[in-house]
Amino acid sequence: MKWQRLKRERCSIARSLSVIGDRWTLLVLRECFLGVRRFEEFEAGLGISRTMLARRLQHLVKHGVLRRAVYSTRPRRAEYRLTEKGRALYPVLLSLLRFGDQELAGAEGPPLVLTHRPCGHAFHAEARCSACGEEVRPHDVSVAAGAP
Amino acid sequence: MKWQRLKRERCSIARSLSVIGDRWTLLVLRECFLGVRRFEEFEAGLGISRTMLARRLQHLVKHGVLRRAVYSTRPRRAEYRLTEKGRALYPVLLSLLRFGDQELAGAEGPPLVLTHRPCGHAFHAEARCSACGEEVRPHDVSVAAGAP
DNA sequence: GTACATAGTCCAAAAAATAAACGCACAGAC
DNA sequence: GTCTGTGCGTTTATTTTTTGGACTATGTAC
Repeated sequence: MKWQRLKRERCSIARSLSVIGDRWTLLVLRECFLGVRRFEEFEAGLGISRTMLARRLQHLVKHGVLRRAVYSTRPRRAEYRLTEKGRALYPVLLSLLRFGDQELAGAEGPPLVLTHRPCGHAFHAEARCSACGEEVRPHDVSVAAGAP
Repeated sequence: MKWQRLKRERCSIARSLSVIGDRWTLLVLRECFLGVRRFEEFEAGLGISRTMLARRLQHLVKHGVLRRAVYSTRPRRAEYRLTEKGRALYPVLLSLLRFGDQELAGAEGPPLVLTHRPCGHAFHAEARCSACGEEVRPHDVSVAAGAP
């Protein structure tokens, strides 16, 4: 299979994975949401090879998830920042975090605690229905074809 | 880097990715949530190599996301079903679907429409705060270390 | 001139993924 | 009993990806 065929598949999950579905990208984005912007910071935080990091960053820029922002012209230096499109991936990261906290954290408990500043409480993310606000479970969902 | 080191990292996102973070697993799980259970069905639906499929299914069983259920002893036949732990990944799939619908669907619009049967409406999944029920955005969240 | 910093690229070697063939256990037809 | 088909994989040789370390480019500090 050619990995690039995912892009052309008529499935939004497959298309999303064509952007963020390799072994490194979601870790790169985790760093982004934690405030990391610079090449060497990513490298140090991830233990990724420089080659792969450069390639992943280029890929994310190409897909509009990050943008390359020059913050110094002499010497020339650039950093990587999330775009709006990139921030739209936040729910993906939150749901992965939740899964890890719930199912994979040992007896020690979750390594990170998130606080929702508007309400002031520690929280986890829940997948809820945009129409009624209830939490969504697999059995409650029916699937139909969309536009032709 | 050894991919297996993710498992031991004290980050729930990294740990989650050690379970579902390769190129194929989330597509395998998409099929699961659409009702697929048998080896040959997965193979046909994904265009994955048999080698990889066998390895992915074993990996998911080992991590308790799927369980191997024998449905015929003579001849010996097995199928793969989601466990509770596996169903806990539903929000991950829903958020990937949402990202694809929102950011990657062309002019044609979303290929699939989900209906939330309890309320009867077409919907998309939103990441909401478990404490107050509001939608969570990156800027509203502060992060602190959890247990030592 | 020497050392250091940031942001990469290049390339040979190691690791992983693939496709196609093979294995095996059984069923049913003949 | 032997032939053919099916479901679920494993083995093997080949192709692709990833890695790690050196190297480039541009500039500052001493």
